[in-house]
Amino acid sequence: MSTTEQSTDRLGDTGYRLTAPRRAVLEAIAGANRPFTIEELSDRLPNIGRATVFRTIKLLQELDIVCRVPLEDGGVRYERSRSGRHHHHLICSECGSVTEFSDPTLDEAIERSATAASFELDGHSAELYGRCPTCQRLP
Amino acid sequence: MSTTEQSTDRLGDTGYRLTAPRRAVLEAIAGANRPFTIEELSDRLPNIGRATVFRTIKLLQELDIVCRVPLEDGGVRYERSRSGRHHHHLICSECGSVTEFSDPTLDEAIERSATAASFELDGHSAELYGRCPTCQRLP
DNA sequence: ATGAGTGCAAAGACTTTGCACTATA
DNA sequence: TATAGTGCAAAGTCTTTGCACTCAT
Repeated sequence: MSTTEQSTDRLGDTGYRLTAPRRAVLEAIAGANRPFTIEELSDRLPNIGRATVFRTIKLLQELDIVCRVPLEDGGVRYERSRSGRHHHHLICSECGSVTEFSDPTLDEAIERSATAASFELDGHSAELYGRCPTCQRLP
Repeated sequence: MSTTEQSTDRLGDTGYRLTAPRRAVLEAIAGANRPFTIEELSDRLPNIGRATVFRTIKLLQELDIVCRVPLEDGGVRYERSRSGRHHHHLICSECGSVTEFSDPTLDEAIERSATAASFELDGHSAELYGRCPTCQRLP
């Protein structure tokens, strides 16, 4: 089953309607080879109202189909989240590429920090900024 | 030496001018007992133009006198950074309090993750969301 | 058929910019 | 006194909302 099919199923299962605009957004997201901005997504879908793109991305975030990628400069991008699995991001400040990674050790360290502060942890985010392997090879 | 004095020195040392508005912003920041929004800061400084508040906060971020605190919902707050030392945040989703903490173990885990991905690390951010000890005691 | 979802345009929230004026160094 | 910094208002961005219409269920 394709990721788009999984996502349409998820929409249906949760009681949301499977509309043409939502399908189009899901397909565009599945076809994106890197995290995107709302503007980029909207430009790729000229027949769909921008408000609908905003509304759909908001919905997909709630369903964990899409996740926010906060950039170092305060900007935001979005990306399809891999089956809702928790992960972190490696963000290249040179080419803008964003790589997901999971690291149980890191998650454990975060949990230990919370416990040490008597903090009841609900969630967390961790973004690593720097240069990706490809950009390191360039001058 | 007070934190405000340290900051004014830092401004002067880097060639920026010590103006009355900048001093006022620094004092307001030093007096804040929790991370603030631009609006809150601006409201506390009615005689200072909002644009100047924005410009000053931007400058103070560059000088590591102030740092951004990204919220779970995408909002942003700012806080005086403790002598530029690297730290993370515990953000209470109930009362909005933000607590700084440092944890070398967490930093090490982050570095290991970067190394494992052949990523050249420049910086990182980690925010933990949940309930602070005080809010846990409430119903 | 019925109410969730849509598109459009308008409104909102937040941030930056242009420019003449002020005040620091 | 030379020029960084300021205040104001205007202009940008980006995002949400109101409302009548459409279409999935």
